[in-house]
Amino acid sequence: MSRTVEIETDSKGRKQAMEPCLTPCPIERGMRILGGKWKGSILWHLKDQPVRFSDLARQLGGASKKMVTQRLREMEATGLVKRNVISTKPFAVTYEITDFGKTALLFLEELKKWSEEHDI
Amino acid sequence: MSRTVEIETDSKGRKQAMEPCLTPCPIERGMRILGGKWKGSILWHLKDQPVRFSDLARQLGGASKKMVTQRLREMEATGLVKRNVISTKPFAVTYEITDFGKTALLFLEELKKWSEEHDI
DNA sequence: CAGAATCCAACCGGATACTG
DNA sequence: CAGTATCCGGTTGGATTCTG
Repeated sequence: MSRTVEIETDSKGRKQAMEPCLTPCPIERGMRILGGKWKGSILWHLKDQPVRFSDLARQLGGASKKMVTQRLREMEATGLVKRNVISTKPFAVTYEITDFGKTALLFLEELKKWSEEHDI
Repeated sequence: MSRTVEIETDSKGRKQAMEPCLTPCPIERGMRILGGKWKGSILWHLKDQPVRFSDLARQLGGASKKMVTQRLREMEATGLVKRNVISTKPFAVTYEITDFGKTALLFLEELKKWSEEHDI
C-alpha cells in the first residue's frame, strides 16, 4: 500500500501542515495521523458508505466547514480517504474511505468501545 | 470507577484546560481524553512501572518539560495517572498509571500495531 | 530534581464574505 | 453545493530564567 506525504507551501510561502512525525514512539506517530480534532470521527462516519461533504459537516456537529475541509485534505494526503466529484448540476462531492483507511477502523472501534464503557 | 474533572481558573482568572467535550460522537470524545500530543505515549511509557518525571521527559524525546508537565496534569485530572512524591533529598516524583488508565491500554496497543504494520 | 513563571512567535480555529 | 479567502482573537508551545 503506498501513500505519499507532500509538504507544501502556500501562496504566501508558509509551510503547510504535517512535517512527518520524528519521535521513535509508534503511539505518537500514529496519533499524528489519526489523532487530533475530528480526524477519527470523520473516518468513522465514512466507514459504511461514501458521504457528501455537507452531510459529513452536519453529522459532526460542531466542526466548521473550514475545519472539515482542512482535515479532509490532510486525510487525502495520507491516503485515508478519497475525494469524488460528481458533475451533476449543482454538483456534488463525496468522500469515501480507502482500503488503507479501513485498516484503522479496528483501532477506532476500540476507542469507541472505551468511550462508551467509561462514560467519556 | 470514579473520576472527577475540574474546570479551574488560574491566578489570573483564565479558564484552565478541558471543557468537557460535547459532541455526540464517542470517537471524538475519547480522542479529547486520550488523543492529542503526547498523552498516548505518556500513558504507554507508564504501562509497566512508575516512572520518574525526568526519565519520562527524556524517553519521550522532543517534548519539553513544560509540555510533559501540562499533559500529566490533565491526565491526573481525568484520573489516568497518579502522582507520587518521594521525599528523599533531592526529592523525586514518579508517575504511575491508575486502574482506569489501564483500561485504555488495549486501545493504545491497537494503535501501536497499526503504526508498525503500516510504517507510520 | 521537578517544576512554576514569564515572554513571545507561531499556529489554530471561528465568523464572515465571496465564487464557479 | 462545496468550497476558498480574509480577518482576527485566542491558544499553543518553545526558550529561558527562577525556586524549594
